[in-house]
Amino acid sequence: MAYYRPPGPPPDPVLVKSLTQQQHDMRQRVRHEPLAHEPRLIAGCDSSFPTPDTILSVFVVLKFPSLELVEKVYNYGPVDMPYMPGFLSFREAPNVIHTFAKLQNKPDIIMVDGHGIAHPRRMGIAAHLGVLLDMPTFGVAKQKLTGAFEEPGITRGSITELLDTKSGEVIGEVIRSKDKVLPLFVSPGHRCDQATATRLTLACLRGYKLPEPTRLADHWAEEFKKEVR
DNA sequence: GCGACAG
DNA sequence: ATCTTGTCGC
Repeated sequence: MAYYRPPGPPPDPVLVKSLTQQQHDMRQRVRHEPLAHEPRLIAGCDSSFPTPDTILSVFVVLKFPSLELVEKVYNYGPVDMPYMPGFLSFREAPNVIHTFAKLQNKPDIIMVDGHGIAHPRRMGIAAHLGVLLDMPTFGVAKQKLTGAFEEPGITRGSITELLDTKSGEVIGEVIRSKDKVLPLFVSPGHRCDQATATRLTLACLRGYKLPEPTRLADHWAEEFKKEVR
């Protein structure tokens, strides 16, 4: 009997070591603090893949707290880096940065589809982008990457903490954004704290599992994808 | 050695 | 992420 083996070529240990070092370095630049002022504009960021080697990223900007859509932009290009758990940002961040540059309306904070510091080295894509853009960011993920948590109540608004299994430190919060649907994993990225990330996530809920910034970015990523291929 | 593993 | 049909529950 053959044992189970994950698909795809094995990761290059030399590359993994380099990327890991880069994350440790970037981690030193991450800051957690409350926002200087209440946001007027909040952005949503997400990426999709029209083809296996093409990435298309989207940024939507909404007024806050009305959540009225004021702008949406996208950019796409080739992707070289393969997907590796824990190193997602090296695959997606380059194109996301180019997309951000196209925005006419710069947001006060960015909600990213993915994790903030709820990452093995506290450098999820939200934190990674925050450092590169020097912008307040936080992550809203649909699946856990690392950590342990207690299942939050089944009603909308229930929250529990996501803890690092090793140190016990709080690395995020698990939020039930809608009655009886799988919870979201919210964590601060850069220039943002947990309280702010959680508060804004809840303030952006409109009856769907995903908060508006991320939900709309996801929606437009699908629409733009049709135009491109 | 055995699981877990964002998008 | 992406490929995909029908199906269960509110």
